Amino acid sequence: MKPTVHDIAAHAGVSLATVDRVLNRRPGVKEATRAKVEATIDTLGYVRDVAAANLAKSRIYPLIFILPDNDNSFMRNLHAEVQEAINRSATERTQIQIVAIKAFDAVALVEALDRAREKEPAGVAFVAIEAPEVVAAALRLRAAGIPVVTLVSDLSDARDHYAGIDNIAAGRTAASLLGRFVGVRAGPVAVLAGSMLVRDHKERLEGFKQVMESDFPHLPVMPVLEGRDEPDRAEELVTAAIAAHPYIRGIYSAGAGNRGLMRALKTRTDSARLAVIAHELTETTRRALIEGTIDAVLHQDAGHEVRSAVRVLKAKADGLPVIAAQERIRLDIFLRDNMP
Amino acid sequence: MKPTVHDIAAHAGVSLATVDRVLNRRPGVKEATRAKVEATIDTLGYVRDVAAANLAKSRIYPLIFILPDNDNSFMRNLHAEVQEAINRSATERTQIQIVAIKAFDAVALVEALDRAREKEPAGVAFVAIEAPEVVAAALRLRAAGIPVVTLVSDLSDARDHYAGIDNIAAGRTAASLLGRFVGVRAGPVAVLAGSMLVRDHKERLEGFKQVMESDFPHLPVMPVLEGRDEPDRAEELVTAAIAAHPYIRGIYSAGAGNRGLMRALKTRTDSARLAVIAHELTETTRRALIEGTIDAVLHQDAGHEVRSAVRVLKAKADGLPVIAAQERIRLDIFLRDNMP
DNA sequence: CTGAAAGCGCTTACAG
DNA sequence: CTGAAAGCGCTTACAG
Repeated sequence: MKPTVHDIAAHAGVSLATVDRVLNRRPGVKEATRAKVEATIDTLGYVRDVAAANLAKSRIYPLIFILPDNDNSFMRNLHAEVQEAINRSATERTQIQIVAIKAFDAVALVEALDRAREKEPAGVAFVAIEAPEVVAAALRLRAAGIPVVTLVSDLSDARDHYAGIDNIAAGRTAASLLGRFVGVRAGPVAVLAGSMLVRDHKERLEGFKQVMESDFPHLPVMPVLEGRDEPDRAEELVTAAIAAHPYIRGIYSAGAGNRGLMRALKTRTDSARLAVIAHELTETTRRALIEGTIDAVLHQDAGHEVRSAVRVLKAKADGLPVIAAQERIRLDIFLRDNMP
Repeated sequence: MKPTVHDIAAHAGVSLATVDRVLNRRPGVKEATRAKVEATIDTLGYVRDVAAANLAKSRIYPLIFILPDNDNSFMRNLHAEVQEAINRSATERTQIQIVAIKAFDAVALVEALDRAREKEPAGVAFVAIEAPEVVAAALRLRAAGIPVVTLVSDLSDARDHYAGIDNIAAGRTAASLLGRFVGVRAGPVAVLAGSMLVRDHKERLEGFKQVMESDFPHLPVMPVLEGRDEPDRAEELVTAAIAAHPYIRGIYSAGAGNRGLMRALKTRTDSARLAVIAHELTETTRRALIEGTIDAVLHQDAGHEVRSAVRVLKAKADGLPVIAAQERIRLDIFLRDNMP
């Protein structure tokens, strides 16, 4: 039989309350007593029943998710997935609040992080912007003992965990696929991103350039087009780029706003095959994959990211370890053939 | 506040025991009482606290995993992942037994399934072999009220859930990548599989042929080489195939035994680039990806599959619904650039 | 510094 | 057919 707190108490000759104090490293236990109880825990091979503990604590986890109000499919989907998590609140003992803020706005993000801290939640998850003041705000949260998880886009060393993909690898993968799909013909390659202020896009570009330069020197990478993840702006930029460079061989869309990219591609008069790699499987990219306008889509599962963020925040709030393998967010590669 | 059984009891004017009977559809409740309680449940919006219920039941889930004793990295890893699940038994309230049987042996599998049934576990997971007698044995389990999950390789309509990838999509994906990587040069393509007795390999081949025939007619698919997932046999078969077809353009390794494939490729004297797609990221395929011998690896995460199987079996045993999106096992595509 | 008792939300014999 | 009471493995005031 699995030993319980009762067994520990009996064997160590103490009360349940004392066992509990030792188990939870609470103060007010004589060192000798603590040692005795810990020895018993070891010899009996006791493992705490977390479910029972939570029940006794009537523990609920108030969590705050700070999300940009970006109007693109990926962000809308991310909101929807957090909403799904809210629907599971009852069974997961969470109480999740969504705070929507202006996209790519570090000031708004800092303000939201500070407001969140005042509410003393069990944890905060947010889509990071790479800026010193954001790092500082995240550190203030952690200093207040509130676990912090970055979602989708990371922030170096200022968080407990990052729930998102490896974006350098994503960029490298995009380059490998694009280079191979183009083949031997030479010509420039365009890159469309949202903003260089967010780390995910910056890292994708970095990885992409690494591989293009080393493996496909006949396909020079043009200066990045910053579309702010807005379809209209993306359309303009890509249309102009295509007009200026008739021998363009491929496009890597590292951000969102692919509806605009699709419209721009339709204006192309050159019949030569253009290799296109984009991010995030949405209605737009799915259709483009089927039609053959896009060759491959790199994707991250927002549902996984949100569920992982919730699990990690709860675990961190309880001071429990995280199963790294289970929380790793994979880079999905979708071709026409393996779409879910 | 979330309503509890106490609230239901009070509002409906019955005892806790009666509420529990209604909640768990146990017999021995007057119809009128049942209706009254159910109405209260609805109006209060009660949701059962599964953790508390399990605690009260002291519920543990005895599960049986039947795995082939195949000596290849993938199967060894699968065993290891089940072992990991066993290590988590205490916290997950499971009690998992591994039954190892001879690979590709339907008789041994049927026997193991029947033995498992006699032990009356809360659920059974197994790597299926496509054969009528296996279907019958699986149905006997289900008839005995024991939930059945197929793992890695499926069995049509004879199980409650399949924890594995979509293998037709895997084959199609392999073809799309292979075809594009080869480019315009014509020549035959070889396929190495384990056995056509298991559905996963059969479906991969099916998907592969579909796309090769429709999209890459200049790359005819040679008759499948059945290596039984044994490295030595795979080496022989591939070496012979390469010798017989000097203009071979690509190889799709749909099964295991890639160590043998690697050895065979080393014997090739022709310097022309050969496109190779294999399955499962192991030490062998990882090294080959880095060296450039293999171009892409299609992969399934055995850890995910095992965790999913455990979750699903527990849920089914409790008559609970399964979150489909969470249990979907994705087809991972690894290039040199995005290996974990 | 330590312990006895009640309680978290459910289920389970047992009695009627 | 129905209910009162004890218990699952923990935690939490409260008292000493």
